[in-house]
Amino acid sequence: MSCDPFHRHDHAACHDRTLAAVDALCAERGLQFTPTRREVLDLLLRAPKALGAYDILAQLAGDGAKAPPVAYRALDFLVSNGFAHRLEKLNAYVACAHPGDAHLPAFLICRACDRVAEADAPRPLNKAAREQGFTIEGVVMEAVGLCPACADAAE
Amino acid sequence: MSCDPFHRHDHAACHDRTLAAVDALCAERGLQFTPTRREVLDLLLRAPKALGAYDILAQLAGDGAKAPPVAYRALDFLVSNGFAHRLEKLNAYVACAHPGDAHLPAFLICRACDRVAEADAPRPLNKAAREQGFTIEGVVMEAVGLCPACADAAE
DNA sequence: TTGCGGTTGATATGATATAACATTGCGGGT
DNA sequence: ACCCGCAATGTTATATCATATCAACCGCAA
Ligand SMILES: [Zn+2]
Ligand SMILES: [Zn+2]
Ligand SMILES: [Zn+2]
Ligand SMILES: [Zn+2]
Repeated sequence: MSCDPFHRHDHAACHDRTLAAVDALCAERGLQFTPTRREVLDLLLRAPKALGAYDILAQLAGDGAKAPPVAYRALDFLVSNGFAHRLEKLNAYVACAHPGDAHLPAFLICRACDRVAEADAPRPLNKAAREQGFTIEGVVMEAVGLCPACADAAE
Repeated sequence: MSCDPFHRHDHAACHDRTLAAVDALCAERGLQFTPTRREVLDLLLRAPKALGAYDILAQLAGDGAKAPPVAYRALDFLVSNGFAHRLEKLNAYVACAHPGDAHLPAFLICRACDRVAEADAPRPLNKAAREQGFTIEGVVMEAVGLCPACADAAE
């Protein structure tokens, strides 16, 4: 069902399904899913790996070169509405695999092929936070390692 | 015992103890704890919050302005030997609270006062990784929120 | 029409990080 | 003493990531 970048699958279906879901969510919520925003999400969905803001900018350049804020603004829209996620470790962005579902995302990042899988994060810091009286508002959880294919290739 | 930045404590003792521990570890392991490296760790230990590379650079400038690689090289030394940690969310660095102990660090970052506490991370993503056949080599785990003092002040 | 809010376009700048190469200082072998 | 190799440092330039600012545009409603 959900997209697993580490294994062969019909990714065109993931692409179409996600874009349709975001279309619907924006309509529901009264958000403007403008052409630029849609194109950026489309690029993220087509890319085999996380894209930096300037990667996106370059690929938008079909329409003539754009300035950095164009990419950052579209990404801000997508991230703040839960349609994409930022990877702090990579300074890069991926499309969300479950837009609309409330979820705390975690990421598995292959250091060899750069593919990224979105996983569901457990709540592991709650205990430490409670002990210190800390109120958690958001969590970054990103694992770096090797995907199955790259681990096989490396052995 | 270990340093808790969210509560008042005799931090000078933390500072001295950590610096001494790192001195000893470097001697044991045949690492060169040079003046620059020591000064950078000292700055990290004294700072109430995580420091960016350029913050450090500026504070080293007592000796005359240095170029960025000076800071980055010292930080690389400290991070790769486990004497400091990099916070991906902040592009900044903190001294390790338990140098020498093997540990998987997690961080609690107060968005109001910018103080950072190091916690012990559980092994969180192992289940998700196993399901996908992913081999984890390193994990970034950083929670953003409010420390007790700032939460009280905000209510 | 006029004003307003949200989006986009464009220029400039700020902040973070690394490449590349020269230089220094120190120990080991000759 | 000399040379060598190696690790650390110094220095310049550049790459990469991100934001401030202001102008222009567009759909909508008072
Ligand atoms: Zn998601
Ligand atoms: Zn891979
Ligand atoms: Zn630590
Ligand atoms: Zn605080």
